[in-house]
Amino acid sequence: MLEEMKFIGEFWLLDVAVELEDGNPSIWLWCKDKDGKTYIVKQTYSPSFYIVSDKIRDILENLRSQQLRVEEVDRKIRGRDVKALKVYVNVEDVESAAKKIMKGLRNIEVFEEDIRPSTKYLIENGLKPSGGVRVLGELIEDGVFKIVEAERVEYIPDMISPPLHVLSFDAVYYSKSGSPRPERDPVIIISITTLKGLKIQLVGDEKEILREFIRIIEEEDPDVIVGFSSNRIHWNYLVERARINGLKLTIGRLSSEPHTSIHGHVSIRGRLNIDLEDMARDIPELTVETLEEFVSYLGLQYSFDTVEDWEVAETWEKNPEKIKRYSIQRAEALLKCYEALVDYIFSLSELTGMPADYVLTASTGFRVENYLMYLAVKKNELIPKKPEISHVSYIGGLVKSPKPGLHKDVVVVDFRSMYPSLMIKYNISFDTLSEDGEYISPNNYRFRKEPEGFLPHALKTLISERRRIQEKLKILNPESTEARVLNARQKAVKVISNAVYGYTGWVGARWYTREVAEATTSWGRQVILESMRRAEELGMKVLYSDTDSLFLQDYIGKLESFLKWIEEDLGLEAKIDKIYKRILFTEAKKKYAGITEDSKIDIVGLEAVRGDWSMIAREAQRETVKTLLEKGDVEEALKTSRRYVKKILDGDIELRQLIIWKQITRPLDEYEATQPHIVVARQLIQEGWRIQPGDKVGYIIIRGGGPLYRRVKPYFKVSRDEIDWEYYLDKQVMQACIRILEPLGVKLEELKKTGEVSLTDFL
DNA sequence: TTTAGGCATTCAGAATGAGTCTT
DNA sequence: AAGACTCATTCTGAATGCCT
Repeated sequence: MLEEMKFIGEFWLLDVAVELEDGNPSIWLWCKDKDGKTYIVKQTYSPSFYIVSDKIRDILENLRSQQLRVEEVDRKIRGRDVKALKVYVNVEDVESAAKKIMKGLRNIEVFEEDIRPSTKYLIENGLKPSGGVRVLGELIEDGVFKIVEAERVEYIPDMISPPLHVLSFDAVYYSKSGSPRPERDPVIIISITTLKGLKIQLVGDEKEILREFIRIIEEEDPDVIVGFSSNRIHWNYLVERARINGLKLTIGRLSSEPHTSIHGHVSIRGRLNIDLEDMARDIPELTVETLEEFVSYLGLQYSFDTVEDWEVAETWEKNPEKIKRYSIQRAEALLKCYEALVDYIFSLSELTGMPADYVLTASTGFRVENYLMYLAVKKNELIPKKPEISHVSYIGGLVKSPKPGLHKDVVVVDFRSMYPSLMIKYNISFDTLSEDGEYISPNNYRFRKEPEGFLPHALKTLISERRRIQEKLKILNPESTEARVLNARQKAVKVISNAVYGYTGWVGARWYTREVAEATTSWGRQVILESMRRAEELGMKVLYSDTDSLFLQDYIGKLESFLKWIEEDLGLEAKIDKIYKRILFTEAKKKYAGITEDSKIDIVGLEAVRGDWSMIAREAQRETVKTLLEKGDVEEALKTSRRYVKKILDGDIELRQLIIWKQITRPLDEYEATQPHIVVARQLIQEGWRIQPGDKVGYIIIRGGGPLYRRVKPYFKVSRDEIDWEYYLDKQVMQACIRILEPLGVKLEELKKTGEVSLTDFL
């Protein structure tokens, strides 16, 4: 049998889809060979689900009598052995098929009918998207695409992606006022660039633009299409405009149109549809999540002639060249971002087993879950459904109040991945949780020592994978492609392993187990408390501590034995994270600023790093902190603050510096309290702008009476003479500055003495 | 389609209370 | 003298975005 199978080749798996062929679901694997040739590997596949019951024999007979294909198999539920029936159904919609079959059966539990067939196919066969596959079967067509009827497909680890053809695009729509609406407003520009160097801008007649766009994509036949907001806006928009113009947006392979798959992700057959906005959204450093911000976050050198949404119509009429330039710049920048990120995206995709475009739209919880599902199948664990319970929150990490003031020579000691380590150390897992467990958490949950739990196993696998990568990295030239790829891979591994603890405490998780999360944090609190005690015993001062970090003073000569104690007595790892020459604490937890030995300034938690404060307040605070930490002199810092106070009094500040950005977090009618940014959002919607949860609204406070929300305007509608300078003085700049100076004994009134300062300077 | 809890902060709006005016 | 009203202050909860 084996000998009869023909070896077709080793490929890189781009995407997977279920397609109906003669009414039967069939798996299509879109693959690339090392030269970039595209293969469609087809394999017949019967989706299945499981039934668990006491009366398994009866059910087996019952189902067989209905001509169903059923197997009796050994599986596990939370570590416990069970007999299960695996029922095959030759349809795409397993859930309704299962429901139909289950009708009339009692006392049964059903598993895995809610998992999409394409996902299940990958998991059961251990195949990873963005990973390698070895294909055995028969080549049945050798045209534009090579089509293979596969008999067997196996995973090959560590395959680096072949050269892919990448195309990026940006589209601009014209709307006289408000956000463009597809039923009304036309496409005016589409800019296209490719990694191969193509650079085209389509302008003029809309129908021609769209026709050309479709033609170019068909002709270029890219493997990857990169866009920004393409899932949320562009694809639907372009499909609709094409329809209105009597066209079909056949930009998918084999002339298919894009279609919305689950939850905001748009699928394009045979290609990866990568929307970098999805990625930007889960980078916490980004506040406004624009392409511009993303580019600069990535450290890329690229400048834009930015045209903001609200000024598109006006600019198009007065200076169309500017918009054209901006659009092509965006398309080019997208390619650069893609190049900077592609290794990470593919690593995350391969690790979690989600296709590269899909993994970006998935939240952390689902990424972890997908990873765990692979392990579950390997360990014969049945994959449970989401629990239908409401969440009860539990106690988390311990935070010790800081000692306020300016301190010298402070070392920060961090536990290395504390929660994962504890989960491994105490075998904390949903399948080891047991009344008679040997490991008893400080809050009295018990976990068995043997056998190794599912989650500890997952974590160990991740950690050893990371070690393996890091070992390999050591012998590589850091500039090499392979090193870059491996580095991205180890980052992805770390992200997933750090999220496992949080996953167990998430109600949306299939393996939600509050006890696991709760026990983990309780052991964490015990560890940090013991460490504080130990540090003090050794003669160090604990200035502050948050969850798994300790800020220690008088550490010279004592740190070594402390770290040794952590390793030997606690069985955990800790490392020196930072050494601060000077560090400032306020009364508040989670806020501080320090200067390291190499004179780098860290600002943590303070207004200067918060996106919901005006730039001017943030800058004033940052500069005050900088002066304070660099010079160690309160008077000097005070002077810096006063400079900013004076700037406000003089009105010597750009309007742009006064914008306050706040996120819309839910549909507007769900808000209970009236707030400035909500008022502005409502106003903008009234004027035809599209504002959805996740969007950020920028406003400026203007003069007038009443509550703040009556004194706000969208930032782009404000003129200088209506600004409420007093607000920016009292509530922004002075608040931000006094936060720093107050712990050092400076009073609020002293900030305002800008006039006298120059006088006393003379004396 | 929300990994977790802990925390500071601002603002709106209700509650409170003192003081003053009206009946 | 009791109640109505005003105004300032205090308290509470909603909302956001940070930290580990």
